[in-house]
Amino acid sequence: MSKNFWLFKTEPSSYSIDDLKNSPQSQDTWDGVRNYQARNFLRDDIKKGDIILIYHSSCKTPGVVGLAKVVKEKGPDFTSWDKKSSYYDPKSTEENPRWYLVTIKFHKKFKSIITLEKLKANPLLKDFKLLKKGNRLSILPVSPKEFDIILKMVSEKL
DNA sequence: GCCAACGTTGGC
DNA sequence: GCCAACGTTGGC
Repeated sequence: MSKNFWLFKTEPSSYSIDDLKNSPQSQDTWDGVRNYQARNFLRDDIKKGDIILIYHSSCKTPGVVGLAKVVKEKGPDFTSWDKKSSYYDPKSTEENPRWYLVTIKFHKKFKSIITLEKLKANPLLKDFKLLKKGNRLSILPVSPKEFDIILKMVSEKL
């Protein structure tokens, strides 16, 4: 069973890579995903040990900001049961959860952001799902090749 | 704040 | 099962 790579989007104004880093033991649950395709990845495909690219969206400089690792596989997203949460979903129950989450651990923050602009400018990433027009998935698979290319862009900037 | 592109909902 | 209306995402 080989390791897989993923990209997780987050809005840094609500939850940034620093928030992850500053969590107890630098790890946290990735809750609040309310999209079925992303849910299916969380439920079925994302495994312990998989590597996550953390992406900041809806901010001044969108881009990949660092790495994290999956430390715990799927569990029910308990925020869906919390009436006070903005992620509350009355159709999700403890007996039959509709939404899932995984737990990830901070690994590293890049010295500089691999900006969306840079990603777009790299011809090797032409087929990267993140760059496809209208892409709105908050969790998406990254091929080993794409992962290598992006990491190389990091080292070039150090 | 705008708006295109998408996902979801609900009436039929 | 179709599809219009609506809500959300996310770059700009």
